[in-house]
Amino acid sequence: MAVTIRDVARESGVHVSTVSRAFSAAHMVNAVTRTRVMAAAERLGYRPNRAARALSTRRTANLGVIVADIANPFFPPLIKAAQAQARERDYHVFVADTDERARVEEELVRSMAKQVDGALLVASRLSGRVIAELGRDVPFVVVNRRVRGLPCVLMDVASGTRQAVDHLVALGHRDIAVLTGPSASWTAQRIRGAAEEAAARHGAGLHPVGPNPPTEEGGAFAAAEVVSGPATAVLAYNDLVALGLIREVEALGLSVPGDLSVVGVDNTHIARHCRPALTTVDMPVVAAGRGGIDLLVHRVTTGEDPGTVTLDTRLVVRESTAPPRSPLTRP
Amino acid sequence: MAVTIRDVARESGVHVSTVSRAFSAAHMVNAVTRTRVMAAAERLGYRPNRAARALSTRRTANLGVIVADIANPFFPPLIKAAQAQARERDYHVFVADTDERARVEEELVRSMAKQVDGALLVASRLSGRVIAELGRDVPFVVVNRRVRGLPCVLMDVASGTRQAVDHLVALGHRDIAVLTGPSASWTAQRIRGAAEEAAARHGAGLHPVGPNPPTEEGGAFAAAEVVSGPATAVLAYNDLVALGLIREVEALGLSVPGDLSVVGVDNTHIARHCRPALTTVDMPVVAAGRGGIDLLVHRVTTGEDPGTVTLDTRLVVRESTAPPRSPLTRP
DNA sequence: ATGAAAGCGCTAACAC
DNA sequence: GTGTTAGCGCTTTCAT
Repeated sequence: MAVTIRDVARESGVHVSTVSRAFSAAHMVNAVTRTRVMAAAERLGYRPNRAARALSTRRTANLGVIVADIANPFFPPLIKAAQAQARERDYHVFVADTDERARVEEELVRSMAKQVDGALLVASRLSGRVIAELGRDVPFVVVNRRVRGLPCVLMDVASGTRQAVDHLVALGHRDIAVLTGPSASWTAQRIRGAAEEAAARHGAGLHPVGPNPPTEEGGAFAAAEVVSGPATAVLAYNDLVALGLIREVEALGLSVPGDLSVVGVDNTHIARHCRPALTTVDMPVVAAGRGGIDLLVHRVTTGEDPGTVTLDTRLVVRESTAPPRSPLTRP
Repeated sequence: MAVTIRDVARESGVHVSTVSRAFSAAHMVNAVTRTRVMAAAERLGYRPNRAARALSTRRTANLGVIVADIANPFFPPLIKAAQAQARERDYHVFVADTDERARVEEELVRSMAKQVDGALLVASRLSGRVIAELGRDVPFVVVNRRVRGLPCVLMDVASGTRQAVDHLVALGHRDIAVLTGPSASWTAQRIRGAAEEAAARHGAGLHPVGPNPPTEEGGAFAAAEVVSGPATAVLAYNDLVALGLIREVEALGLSVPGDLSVVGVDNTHIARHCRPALTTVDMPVVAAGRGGIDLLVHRVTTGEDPGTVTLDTRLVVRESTAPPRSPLTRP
């Protein structure tokens, strides 16, 4: 049986309420009494039970961070940034992975609800309606998704996407495929929308392929359709998909960027390391993680809606994009 | 104010204890009463408060997973596997990142203590003494570290390390550098120990370099010392370090594996994607995550010590290792 | 400044 | 099968 406040009270010859005050409102207790209490606590190895404290204060000092897939390299830097910022504000962070499944996500939020003061919902796959409903149980901040009535941190992938299309068109591409991501992804919709708009502006053709899972397998799967179409360049939903596509395209005997230019999204560490290094849209994940926690803490401490923050994205050009092979030299 | 068991009791015209039973021991309550209770709960949008339940049952149905660095690609697959297995056993998982800092790790464990039934301590940087002490507050299972008196899941990196040294010697290398990782890392000690032993067996020279942080920066930092020494091959603490070393060695005008062979450890996805693709020791992280949760659940439900599980590792040969340049052709 | 007592939301004997 | 009654460990009035 763990040592409780009661044991400390007995050991130090004061009442439990005094011990409680010594720990949570030090200034309300005589300095020497406090010292005596603390000594007793130390001697006994007492640690406050946060769950019990939460039951009575209705404040856990925990925050939740819910992501679709920890193994997707997009998320870890965001999580780390969130965790660091939360520490700064004296909160602990619990991370949970929904495995890209809306059902799991909903259940996770529900089960987390009473154990955290608020949660960061990153790249949620839930419907806006469900999010709003869950939002009544837990204060949310939503990252990379716009939900009416909830504070949001948005990475404006549209601007980066436009830069990507401009870049491809400038290289001479006239037909661009876009690998659409999960249909429930807000980011996926924004990428596609911005790509369509930018392509139209240049009078270039845009060819949607998908939806496919946001993984290497998803990218590999799309390869056949891409190479059999007219596109000489591809905009992939994310770096993972881009990489899977590249590997499969190479397996089909074509080369990147020689035969096909590929642009990713996220600028994960993979983009720097893979061969060819990936031209990709950089997402400000560290700022998003930090900012998300800031909004969340603001929300849970003041009760106000801190509103929406939008962060810019930009294209990072590396080796996976080049001018299209001229028709004459095509096999 | 959230709706409680009390509201449901009033709404359905039964006593609170009946509502409680309806939720946690359905078979102990009349079917029709139960239906009525459930209907009332549904109508009111009642959700059991897990924290309150935990206070009274002393069981949270949460497990903790504590890792050094979520952004290190070694951890995410392990976390995912653990989370999946825990779900299977009706537990939720809270992940926390210690940022490679022992102080943070200790504090995290302490604060998690009362909110989880047990925790998986992965690649802990704490001293064995502290772990054992904390182990009195929370049931632990320790992954990749041997701690007296605690259940462990060990990935036997020594076997893979031996294979790596054998491989390098077979290629013709006579002098091998080993980039030692964090001195508090059990794995780091095992790698070094096994490498020394294997090198000695072959009569080859082994040259320790470090300790350096287990990151790309750590690897880059070690480059100068490596290239100025006699080694023609390097065994790095992990893939990240290997990659950082390779990049820096290339920046110094040398080539891998032409001028220097490099072996990593972990077989993270980076090893497959980087250029040159990395020869590395594969770690069975998925099995470790799963197995760790199995032991932990066993431990928390039965109270028994499930003992130690050891998993094998093996070398995966890719492109970053080759025979040493013969002295004649050296610049 | 400290003690007494009620209560946070739930479960678990023990009665009936 | 259901109601009664104590707690679980802590905070927070309200007295003193």
